[in-house]
Amino acid sequence: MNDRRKPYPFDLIEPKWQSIWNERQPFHAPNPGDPDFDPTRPKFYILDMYPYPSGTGLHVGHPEGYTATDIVARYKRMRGFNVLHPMGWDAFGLPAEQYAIKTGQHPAITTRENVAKFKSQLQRIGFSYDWQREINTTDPAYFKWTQWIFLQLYHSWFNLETNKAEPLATYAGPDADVVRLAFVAEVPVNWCPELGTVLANEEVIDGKSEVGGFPVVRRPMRQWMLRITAFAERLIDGLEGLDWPEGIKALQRNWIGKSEGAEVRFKVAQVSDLRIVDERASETRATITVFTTRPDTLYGATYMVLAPENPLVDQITTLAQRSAVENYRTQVASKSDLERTDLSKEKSGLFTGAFAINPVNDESIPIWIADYVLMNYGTGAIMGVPAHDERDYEFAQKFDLPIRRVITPGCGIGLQLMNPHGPKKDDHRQDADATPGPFTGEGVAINSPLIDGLSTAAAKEKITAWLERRGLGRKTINYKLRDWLFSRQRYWGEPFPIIWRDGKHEALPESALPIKPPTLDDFKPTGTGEPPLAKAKEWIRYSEDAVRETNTMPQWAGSCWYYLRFCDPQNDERFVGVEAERYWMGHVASTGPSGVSGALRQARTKPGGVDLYVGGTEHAVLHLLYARFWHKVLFDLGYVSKPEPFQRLVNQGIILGEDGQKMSKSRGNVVSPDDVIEQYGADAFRCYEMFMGPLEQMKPWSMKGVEGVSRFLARVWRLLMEESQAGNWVLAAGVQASEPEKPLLRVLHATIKKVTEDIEALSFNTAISQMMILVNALTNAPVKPIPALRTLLLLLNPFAPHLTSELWQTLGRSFAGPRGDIAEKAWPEYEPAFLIENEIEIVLQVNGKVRDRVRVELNATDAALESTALANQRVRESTEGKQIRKVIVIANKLVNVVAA
RNA sequence: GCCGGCGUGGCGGAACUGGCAGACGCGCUGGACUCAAAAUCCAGUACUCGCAAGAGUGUGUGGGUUCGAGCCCCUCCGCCGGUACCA
Repeated sequence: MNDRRKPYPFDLIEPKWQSIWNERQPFHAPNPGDPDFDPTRPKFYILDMYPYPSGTGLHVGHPEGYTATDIVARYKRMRGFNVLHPMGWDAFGLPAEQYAIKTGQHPAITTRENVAKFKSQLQRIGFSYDWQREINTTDPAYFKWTQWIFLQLYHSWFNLETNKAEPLATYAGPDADVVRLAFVAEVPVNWCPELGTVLANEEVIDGKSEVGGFPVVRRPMRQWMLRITAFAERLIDGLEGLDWPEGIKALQRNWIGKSEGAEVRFKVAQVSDLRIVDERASETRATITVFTTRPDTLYGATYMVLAPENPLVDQITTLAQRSAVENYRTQVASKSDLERTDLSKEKSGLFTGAFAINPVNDESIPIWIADYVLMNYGTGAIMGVPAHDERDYEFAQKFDLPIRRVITPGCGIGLQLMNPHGPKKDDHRQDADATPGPFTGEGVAINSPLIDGLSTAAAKEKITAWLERRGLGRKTINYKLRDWLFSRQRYWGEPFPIIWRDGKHEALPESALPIKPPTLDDFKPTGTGEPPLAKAKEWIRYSEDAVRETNTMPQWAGSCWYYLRFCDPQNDERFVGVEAERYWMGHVASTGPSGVSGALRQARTKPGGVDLYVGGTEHAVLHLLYARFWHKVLFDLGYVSKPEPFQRLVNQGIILGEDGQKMSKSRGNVVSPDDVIEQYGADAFRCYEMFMGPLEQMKPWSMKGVEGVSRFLARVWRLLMEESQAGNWVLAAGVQASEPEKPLLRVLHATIKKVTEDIEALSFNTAISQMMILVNALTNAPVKPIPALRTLLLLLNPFAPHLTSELWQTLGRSFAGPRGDIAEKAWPEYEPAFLIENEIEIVLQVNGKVRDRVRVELNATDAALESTALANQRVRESTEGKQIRKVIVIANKLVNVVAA
């Protein structure tokens, strides 16, 4: 038998309890209205980022966050909360489809197999999910509602006046299609030839696809878009009240990329002077609008640049320049995104032959085109201010364009008024005339008649107002955020509930949902940009005169609202029941179970929603931004009760391989949870994942570390159990129904306190350390008092649920006391009185250096402590021949004698 | 470049609110048990000097504030993540 090699019989205990949990469903959370629902308990919604069930199975990174949430879930249940702790599958997406293309196996089959594998792996770890709430995004009963939410977007618009999404019924304009939140647009998109699909901006990294790392090119295509840009401001504002890591908030703010500035209109110089080719242009005097964050530098504009793709280029280019311009535009168009964003490359550009008039001084400045100006930001046109912008400076240097300084570092009048003591020293460190490059900081306007002497802030305001009065410009805000490209040319995704008739799109009625994808044998992308669904000739024919939309939704669609479905997963009347949504996603009850300390109560008064969401950073600008967007739309339309879905977010750190490198197949350093569980058991696996270090930190795996934790659990086992002559595990003789002695009692209650506080703070590694200290103390005690053992088992239960369930049951069979399942017992409370000692050790310092440690009575007076210190032999030696200047006494801590 | 995070023994990491640096675990050393090994238990383990008692040094670098700094402020260096011609 290999039994002897196992430190304790986890291989028998763990399957036993897992099947008990499976049978009795102790972790099922009833909804309001269900017979066994207890409305007196506060709710706690704790969510994991559900996985994409890949063919390779779970790796040790997944269960890190899952274990953390499981500990909190189990702990909260013991504290008397109604805990919603669900799990599901984000199963639409590329890998299953690509596997299908390779093998011919239908993605639905692949998905079913992978889900089964993932589920059994998760169950082997002993997670306390409410499996009755399991969801799968590829299930028609689920994606019916994904499609339904799309219809809500389709039938809504963003009302700028109310700053809200509203049903189209409130829209008074002539053409609803131009305002829908879900709309069709012909735009330059990220086309990935290798994947045969378009991708969202968020899915493109360094010019390559996030999935697979294939090159991505820009290409104009007609696609479904979601108007996320309408929510840009609210998506930024909403971050403020969220308890999220600062880094993730910064990432989202950065991605949305708000910048305040002004649009300025430049007239193109008189056509008659320019011999314009296009007759249409000769009739209208074209204007070019630029966006700038520095309208105060307007006098420094010595040229203008249009993006090569800017349609205005056709109107203004002179005959002489026409072929050269066309040439340049073709050149730029052929470049991949990667080449175009290559920073090290030199600036390129071309003069169009046209001139623009600077509205502040009527100066004629040349209009260029250059690929450093992007069509998809601002207006696709800029004013070139080489004296005060790095890129413009570089461009002007290269093409010998004039550079005019209009800002000087230092304080302007505006600033001086606010700061009567004059400029700070720092403002002088940059001498304007000595600095060779552009000066991009703020300062004082010069050579700018309208604003001379004004500080940057004052100058911006004045010049913008001046432009606005004359209709030459206006204050505006620009965002980097683009509308969300929402269609994909893939098979394995949600079909759109849309048909086309006479070249116009139409929504299908709700009663037609779900729209299931057709059965196909060939899932391959067509390569032309036409979706694979187009191959299903039967399916696409909706009626005599209408065809179905053949694009599918991106993988993010399902995950945009799965946390809502978990609240009410079987509802077939509504995407989530009103009451269920209000309960689980609403306010947290203001009063919780009694006997909770102040810090814990404070945590409970937070606004609600998902109370704790744990997952990786990789979704910072994808899932987490998209889901917030959908949630806000649903909130505006009155379907959900809170404007934000995830109140508190925590990112778990990456687990590295044993070699300190990122885990990867090619490095051969991947650790499989199955192997670890096989060798050490699920409880050891769970505890090790938590003992490695702080949850949010990146940390390397260590099998030796697992062994150490496994030894700890074995010691817990042997506290209660010993091997009989016959080789059976029996209750140990030292286990007795006595009360713990005082020193043990102190450790016990210190442990209750620390473990409780540490779980609340998600500091699981230190909670385990403290339990190790308690176990060491119990091991050294000749008698193991049952009350102390019971408390230990309760504290350890969220971490090692199998082991503690088994030992609890064993104790219950042999001794009087609480019976039944440990998970239903109340979390222990500590007694502050037991923590107090009569005598404590304090430190004696001389000039901040420790010289001795002495035991004194608790709460000894400062005077008593001072005289103790001054009388101390070692303190006297160190102060010999010196004069005592001062004595600092910190009660119950230390005395510091300052001597010189 | 910009934004965010992090630098503590041989290793993973502790240190509440500025008050004993290195908890807990790994590893290592020695011991007990054993014919032997494994397992288990006990003791030691930051560094330098010392037989020892002890002394000195020490939280990436340099400075500052303080009776007292791993923790607060400034400088620099290194690492990780994100982002990048966004006007």
